[in-house]
Amino acid sequence: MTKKPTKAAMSSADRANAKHDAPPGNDAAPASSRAARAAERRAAIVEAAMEEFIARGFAATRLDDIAKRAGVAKGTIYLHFKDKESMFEELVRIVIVPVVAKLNALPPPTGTVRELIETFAGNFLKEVIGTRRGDLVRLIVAEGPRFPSVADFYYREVVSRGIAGMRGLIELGIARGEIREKNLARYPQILVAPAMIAVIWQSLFARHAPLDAQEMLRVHLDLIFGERRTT
Amino acid sequence: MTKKPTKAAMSSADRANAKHDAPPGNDAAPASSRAARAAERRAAIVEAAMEEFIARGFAATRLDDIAKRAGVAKGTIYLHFKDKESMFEELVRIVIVPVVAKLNALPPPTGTVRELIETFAGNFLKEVIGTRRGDLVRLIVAEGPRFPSVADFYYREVVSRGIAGMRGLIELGIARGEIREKNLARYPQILVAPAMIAVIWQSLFARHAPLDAQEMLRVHLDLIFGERRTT
Amino acid sequence: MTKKPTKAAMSSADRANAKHDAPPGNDAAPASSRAARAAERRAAIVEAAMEEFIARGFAATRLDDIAKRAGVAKGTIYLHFKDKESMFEELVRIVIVPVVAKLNALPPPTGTVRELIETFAGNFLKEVIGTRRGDLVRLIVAEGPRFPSVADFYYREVVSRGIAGMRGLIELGIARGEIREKNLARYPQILVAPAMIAVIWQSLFARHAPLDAQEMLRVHLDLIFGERRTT
Amino acid sequence: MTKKPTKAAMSSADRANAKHDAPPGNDAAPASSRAARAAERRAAIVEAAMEEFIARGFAATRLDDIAKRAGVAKGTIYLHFKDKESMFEELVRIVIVPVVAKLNALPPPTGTVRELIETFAGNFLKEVIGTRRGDLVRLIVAEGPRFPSVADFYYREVVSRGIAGMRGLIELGIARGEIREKNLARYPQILVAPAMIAVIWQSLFARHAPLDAQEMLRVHLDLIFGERRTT
DNA sequence: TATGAATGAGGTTTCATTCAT
DNA sequence: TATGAATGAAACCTCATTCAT
Repeated sequence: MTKKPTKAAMSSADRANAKHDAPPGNDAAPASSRAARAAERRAAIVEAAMEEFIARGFAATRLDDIAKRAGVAKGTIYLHFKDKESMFEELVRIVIVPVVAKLNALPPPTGTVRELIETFAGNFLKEVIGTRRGDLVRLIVAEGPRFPSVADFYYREVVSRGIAGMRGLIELGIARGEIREKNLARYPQILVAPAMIAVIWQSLFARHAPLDAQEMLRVHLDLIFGERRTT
Repeated sequence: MTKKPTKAAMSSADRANAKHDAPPGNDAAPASSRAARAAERRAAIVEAAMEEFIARGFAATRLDDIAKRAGVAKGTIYLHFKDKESMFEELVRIVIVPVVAKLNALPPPTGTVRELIETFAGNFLKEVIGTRRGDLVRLIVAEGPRFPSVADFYYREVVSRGIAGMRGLIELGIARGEIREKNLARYPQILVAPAMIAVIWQSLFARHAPLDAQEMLRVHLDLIFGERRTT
Repeated sequence: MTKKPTKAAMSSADRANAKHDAPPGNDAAPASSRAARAAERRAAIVEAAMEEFIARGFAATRLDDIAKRAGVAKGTIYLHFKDKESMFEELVRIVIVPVVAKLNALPPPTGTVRELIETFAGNFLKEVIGTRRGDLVRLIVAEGPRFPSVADFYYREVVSRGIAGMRGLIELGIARGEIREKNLARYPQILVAPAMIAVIWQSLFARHAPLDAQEMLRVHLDLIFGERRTT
Repeated sequence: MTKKPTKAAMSSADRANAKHDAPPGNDAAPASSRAARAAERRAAIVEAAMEEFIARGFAATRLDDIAKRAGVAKGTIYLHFKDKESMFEELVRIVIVPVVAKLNALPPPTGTVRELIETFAGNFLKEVIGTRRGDLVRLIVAEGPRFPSVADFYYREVVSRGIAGMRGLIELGIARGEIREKNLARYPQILVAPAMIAVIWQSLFARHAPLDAQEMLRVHLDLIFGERRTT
């Protein structure tokens, strides 16, 4: 009803240099300690919010629960985020950015394309499928239509890069003769599809029928590269 | 604001017995009109609820909006459904059951396995990808974890049958020499994965990068069956 | 799910003479049958409403439940009563009037005053305490403040008459030397108080500590008339 | 319309620690004012709820009205009580506990039994009959059957103790020769009955026929103890 | 900066009453 | 006359957001 701008929303970056210098007298290192504590709190909120949003979805998540889980008061959340909606949006960014960063820090592309992709799949298996990170993917699928900015961000930062990267690998594989199906480069989604399905399957159907994602991905690669010799 | 019948929503089954007594000439009394109107209303509610749940997800959907869209009063919804939650659960059943029924009315399996699967993919393309039915799939992915009964139902009625059916086709393809990769029968998910990805892609990223699902599926089948001759 | 009329609720008695008479022409006694049916229905509604109002109080009673219990449709209630409120008010009248009528049909006042009062107490014990009629008293105590017309009616028809009657008996007792405490005639409530308490006790505390109302009333009369010889 | 603090409702116990820190001199910060305000609010809610429940009964009372009367927002009620039902149950406890406490702080039993009982009756007259406390008794009679926990509590804390206390006094009276009717000790309800009737009479029939409760109780005691000399 | 009590709009659900059949 | 589907006002309760401390 009353609309008051609430400058509390500043990102931690903003926040960092927003420190006001201490009361006269004794203030040895508390400045950094202050900032550190704030960053910790923010991290706790982000972590807690992730858990809750994943468990319940955006609309059904209560800030009260996030606060409780993060060990802060409800009001504190508003010192870090403008409101629930932008918290969700920032959240996705905050969690995804380091993933993208890691992807960009490519390992030097040595070995065969199959080996490269197998390595990649291995990481994906370990760090995404069946983990909270995987659930985040499902969360984005779930909330994307209501949060275009989230879908935009996710497409721009993750999907389009992932597709481009895969396309590059596929073209390399084709050039080297490892991959026969030339049209695959036009639809790198095909390469990724089983991995995505595995992510979703773990969230929804794991208890009905557990899925050996690793083995499935291997079969999929055999399909693309032809039968392999060893593992 | 009030009254906006929207009888468009009725499933064809509902529709069948919702008709007055068809025989032309005799139309003295609107005999079954009471029951018919009730069925129409119920169908309108189902249709409206589908739209709203798909557009906003379970928690963010307001019964008020469903009622408005269905052209009924809020209270009317409660004549048909116990509460919001069971409305959602029944909804999924109501919409999915006829789909399953249609799948069970198999077309006589003639021709090559590839042809069979292409036909199937064609239907899927036309009737699921990019349609409200596709959005329902996304909705189930989104809400499944919070509605185990929905996930259970969907697994039992759709997923497990779909997987089984695909496995059968794959085995046939292997037996006939159409499919070389024998392990594929262990993971029919691989066969379906690109189709599922297409469904999700249309919901989330169509406006960022339109996807020619038909062509993608064709490439995927080439990968599995080897290069095709004709279309 | 779909609402199945359930007119099954009618008692078999109702049902028996529920026969509708034949096609036009023959209309022997249907007028009376009509009226009879209506009266029966009304009686069923009154009975059902009593039960429900006693069990739940005015506000918490649902017309739906009354209708169900009476074996009529909800709308039918409105053919007999203007609305819930006046139904309640009329109800009290309907149930109480015959009681008053019976009281007015006094048994010829023979014997000692104590015998008269003992007879009266005996009837009260049998017909009020621990019965639905007793619950009605509690209901009036409960709802009286919100239904002045009910309280008025009850005071006028029952309380004031009862008090007057008791006062007459007390004065007779005093005149005959059966009762020593002359001031008792000024407060006949004292004579009735334990009986009323018994009514309330049965409703509220019977399961905590059963009360032998008969014996209590006897002790009370001993107090007023002096020790008795026999029962 | 908004804001009508009504702090009058606090029980004396609440009030005690609702005060700021009394020790004069040190009053720099309104230290406990947070807690104090909370206690005040709670007391206001309790008071308002009492009024409304008494005026309308449980089912017909609107939380909105309680909030308005207490001068708080609707949501505030839920900071103090789980829901309407448990609010009602707690309410009875909150109001009755101090009464019981006061009863337990017995005045030294000096004088004759009749004097003792007259004193007690006098207090009852002043503090219960015709007061809101009396209305509470009627409310319990009204709602008891639907709130077994309330009836239980009331029986345990008030009725059973009251009965036991009265029985003790009666036995004392019999032992001292003040009371002749020995069976009275078996039904102390008889001793209390006119007082209870007075309570109910005031709620329901005061405007039809005012009742001089004091005089009635005196007559009742005369009946039990024999004619008195003085007042 | 951090808190959490307080707010009140808004959501779900109930139910007295109406009215077309 | 009787029905019961439909209505929609109104009740309870939740929870994002604010703000005094």
